[in-house]
Amino acid sequence: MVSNTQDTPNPDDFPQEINGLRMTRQRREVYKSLMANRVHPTAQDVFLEVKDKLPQISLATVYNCLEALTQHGIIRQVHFDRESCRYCPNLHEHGHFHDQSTGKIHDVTFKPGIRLEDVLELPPGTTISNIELTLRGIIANH
Amino acid sequence: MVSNTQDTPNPDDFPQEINGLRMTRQRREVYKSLMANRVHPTAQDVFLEVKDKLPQISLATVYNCLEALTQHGIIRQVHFDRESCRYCPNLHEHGHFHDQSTGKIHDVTFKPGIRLEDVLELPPGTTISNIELTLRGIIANH
DNA sequence: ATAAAAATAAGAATCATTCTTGATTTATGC
DNA sequence: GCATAAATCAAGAATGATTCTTATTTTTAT
Repeated sequence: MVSNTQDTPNPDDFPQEINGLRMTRQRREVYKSLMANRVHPTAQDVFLEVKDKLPQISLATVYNCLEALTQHGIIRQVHFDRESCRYCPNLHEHGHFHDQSTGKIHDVTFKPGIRLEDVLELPPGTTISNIELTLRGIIANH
Repeated sequence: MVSNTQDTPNPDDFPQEINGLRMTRQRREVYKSLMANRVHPTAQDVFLEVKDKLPQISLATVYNCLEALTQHGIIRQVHFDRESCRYCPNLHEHGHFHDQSTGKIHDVTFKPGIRLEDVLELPPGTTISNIELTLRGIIANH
């Protein structure tokens, strides 16, 4: 019998497993929080969000979940200077624009047909496994 | 009389001031260290280097110097995940490739005529003040 | 030369993250 | 279905880069 053996229901029919990673209650809530509010939260932000659903969860567990999700290619880490890591469930190739006047972070995509590898002078034999593009600045009159 | 009022000589006729920032002994040695070995060092690395010249310098002072140099646009900070900040005296628009097999960091330039702003979909009214582009991967047979 | 401002040294404090340990939960072999 | 092994989790301690604080020294301006 294939059933949800965990002691909280799974009303959304969330997958039991993604990319080979078992979706425990904690991982599921962490991932759902990221998917629901796409605000590039920190681990601390996620912790506070998820506590509503799982009041006993610990910050270390949130870190573990985020690490597991990242390792399995389900989410990505984003870094802004030396601030806390932020997390992003958008797996398309994109960069992040940090609006310094609002503090908000916006996904930035490439123009159609552009791949970052095509516009860079890379040494021969280079294999890129990860790209991180971070912009900082302001957006006038919004 | 315009003289070097500091108590160590300045054999290289290093400027007394760059971009409005007074070049004290400490700042001068920190900057010279960055210029001499372009290895994108951490503050700790710089500290160890500069100690040969100024044995009494403190790590906090190295941080202060790096911060002052960065604020005055003389060097740039580079971030790799959540590792220690690294520092780069190359002010041209470029990215950084982190070779995961050697640990080395290489500057990566854009192909001629390419400006990053031109290949991105940016919201109207955007003013970019800072760009950080980090690649990770490996370089075959070197 | 003197007073005010800037920079420095030393070490304490901070804060995000990781690690450790023991307890729970889940999966697997019988 | 039950026992055991494996995986996951909670809690808090430990780590490590960076920042802050304070007193001292150096530099600049008067």
